[in-house]
Amino acid sequence: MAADGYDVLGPLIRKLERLAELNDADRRVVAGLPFTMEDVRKHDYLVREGEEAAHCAVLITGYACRHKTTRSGGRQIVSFHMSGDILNLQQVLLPRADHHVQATTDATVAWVPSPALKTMASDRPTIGEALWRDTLIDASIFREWVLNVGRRNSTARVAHMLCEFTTRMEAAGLETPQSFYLPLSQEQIADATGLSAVHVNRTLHALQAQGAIVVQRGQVRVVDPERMRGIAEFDPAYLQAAA
Amino acid sequence: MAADGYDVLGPLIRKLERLAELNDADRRVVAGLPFTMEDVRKHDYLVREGEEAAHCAVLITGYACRHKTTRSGGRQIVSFHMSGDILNLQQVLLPRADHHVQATTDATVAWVPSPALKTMASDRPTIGEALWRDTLIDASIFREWVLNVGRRNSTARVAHMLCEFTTRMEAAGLETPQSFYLPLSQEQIADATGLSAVHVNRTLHALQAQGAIVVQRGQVRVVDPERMRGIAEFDPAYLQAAA
DNA sequence: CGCCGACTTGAATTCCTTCAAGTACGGTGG
DNA sequence: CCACCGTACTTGAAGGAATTCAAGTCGGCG
Repeated sequence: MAADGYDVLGPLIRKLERLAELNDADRRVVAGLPFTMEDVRKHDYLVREGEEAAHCAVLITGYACRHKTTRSGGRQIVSFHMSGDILNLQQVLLPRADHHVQATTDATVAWVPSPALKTMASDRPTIGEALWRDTLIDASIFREWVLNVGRRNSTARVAHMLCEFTTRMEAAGLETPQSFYLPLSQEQIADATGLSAVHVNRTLHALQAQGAIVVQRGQVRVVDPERMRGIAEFDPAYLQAAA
Repeated sequence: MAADGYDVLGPLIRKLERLAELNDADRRVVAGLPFTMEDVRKHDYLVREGEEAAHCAVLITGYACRHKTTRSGGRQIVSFHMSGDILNLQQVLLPRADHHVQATTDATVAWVPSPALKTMASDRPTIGEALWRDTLIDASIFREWVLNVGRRNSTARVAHMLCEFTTRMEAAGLETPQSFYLPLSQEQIADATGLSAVHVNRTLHALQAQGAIVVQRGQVRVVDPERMRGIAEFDPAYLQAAA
């Protein structure tokens, strides 16, 4: 609350700018949202399934994921998130969380009261449209994940997931797409692709053998994005250039 | 256009009533939407991937699905739809379809111009909220599908898909949950669960052997919903009681 | 220096796919 | 009314992709 919203909520404002044409008044309203900051550590939970949260978490720095589990202990990551993403936007209108939200790296989060977001969405139609569009793109990404997990073999599946991740990082202005280490462990990749960690390891080495990535000290670096997209059959249209 | 909106768009009105508290004025606006009717046959396409559609399809009778394909020919159904569902709501804000929409039975559809829906959403905040909530529930269902396809074995996976389908039919007021034949072919079940049609056949017979369903003339009938929910680990919370 | 978490590698096993060859049924036309 | 045909379902057998189990290795951190 002490910090200036323009500084701290900058990533959120930039994200909304990619989703709709904000004017100065819109930006002012976003920057004026009430919020409290929290630093979290890698693996910390931000939301737990079944929880009724009165606040939405805006990711400022670091990375996070949403995941669900089966009773038998299977874990499935359903999305990754980065700077500017609202991690539990659905809780503006749906009281109970249907999944967990967890930091995958050390991260900082701005907690915004859900009613403030809801009011903003109806008072400023452009922002409301941006939030609805964000939800629609979210849904589009989930559909692609259903296809990815349901119908692609392990190589294409892992490659596709990595292509999406790098494309979204680029869209969020986080890194140049060339040659950077992904903030993902092999276990996280496994949980996101519905594979076992052991098989992800083998698959990553297969991708390395094809010259698409380099695995070094367990870290993954994409060295030939074009080749990766070929292996993955990756077409970024579903991201709507704004995710 | 000739028909009365209260009659023809009734399923849409009832669906929106489950998503938000409409008043008479809201209902009047929905019933007054411009639309044209179309009868389609089983397997007909309503929207194709990549298309820029200026109209949204509201399903009045029959069933439909949305699906995506890989270049190698794999087909993945990402959702099933029934009376009252808007099949391509995302096209109000996202111009290009990221997937196909196809009738899975003979069906009747009301085509509503997207701008009319968009205007209605901003003019009538309650309706706008209902549509946003519908999108959020849609996304919640997709997340469950990612988990289903990614982490459950064939038996639980098929059972879960059938539980969801029957629960949604019930919510839409289409049938009593007890003992009715599902309007799904084994190939459709396969495409929705990421399995092969052959294995779906075997899985259905396994579910029959456990007394959960009856397969007769290739048609599936759920005879023990409670047992099905147990096998599927089905918890309807993610449907938010309104899908 | 030793421990811990994450990655690596091999071998056996399992679940599901693919291929192939049927069967049953509803619709169509003679 | 019946023969034909196509579609969807059924069943068996062989093969393959990914899992599981088990035993390492590597590097960072206290």
